[in-house]
Amino acid sequence: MRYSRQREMILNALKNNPVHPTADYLYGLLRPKMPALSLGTVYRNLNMLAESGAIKRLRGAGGKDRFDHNNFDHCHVICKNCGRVRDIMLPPALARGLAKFKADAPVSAQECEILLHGICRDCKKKIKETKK
Amino acid sequence: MRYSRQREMILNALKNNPVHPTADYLYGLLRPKMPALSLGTVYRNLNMLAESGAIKRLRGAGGKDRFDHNNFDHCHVICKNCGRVRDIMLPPALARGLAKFKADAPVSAQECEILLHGICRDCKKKIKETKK
DNA sequence: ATCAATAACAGTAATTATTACTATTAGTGT
DNA sequence: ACACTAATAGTAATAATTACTGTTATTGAT
Repeated sequence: MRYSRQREMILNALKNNPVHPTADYLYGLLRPKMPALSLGTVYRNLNMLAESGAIKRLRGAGGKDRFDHNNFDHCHVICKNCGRVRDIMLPPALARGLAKFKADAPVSAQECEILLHGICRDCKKKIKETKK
Repeated sequence: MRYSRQREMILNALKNNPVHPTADYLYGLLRPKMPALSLGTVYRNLNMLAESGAIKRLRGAGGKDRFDHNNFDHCHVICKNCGRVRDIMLPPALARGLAKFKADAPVSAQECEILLHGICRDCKKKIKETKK
């Protein structure tokens, strides 16, 4: 895997974004700075980076794949309504227990993904208000 | 949601299958018994059943959604190579800790999904052998 | 610095999973 | 038995992602 300006830009955009962007979102974000950027390039690079372990792929957030560059041990909360994804920390004791569980699992070289699907507080409020 | 023979067949097929089938797989399985069955019907019913909580949707197993009718508390191991999904139990202590964590999470009405992505033992063997 | 080899690119076409649409069928309460 | 309408079959449409092709840019060696 050799250097490319496009990949650097993509990785930077991912690092500087609090959201967990989709390929399409990153494409839209970078297009103004790099008018010749191609969506296929964004996909290819995100795949390469995820494959190499440099970033994480979050599947299941409303059909689209999302990406996360954070390496610290955390899990994700996904709103079924707005699709927003947020980081959430596991309590240390749980994290330790899970690490042990992972080590004993019948798959090697694995990555553990914990997803909480639900309705976030903002959406819950909105839904209540529209019901009134 | 009123009864339909198609939905009954789909749910039964799901119950009697150790794999975590995709919509397409169930369609292929049921087609011989119900030649008029439509793929759209399979999708619609799986969505309805998942929505109502009767079954679980597993996102992220290689792009395709998979479905699981088991209601007991368990998580999933996905092989990156063959795509197979298996059930795995959490140790009771971990399950308890996780339940508490879930209850405190900033989303309501949530569902927790724990996925371990990795290479299963069968595939690991195969890969080793082809390398020889 | 120049150059050859080729990884990565842009642009576009193709694929694949899933959803939407419409006329018809079948489950359900009266 | 009948009317109401949810659910269906069949097909068309959508949306995310991947594949393909000719061109560009990075890299290691001369």
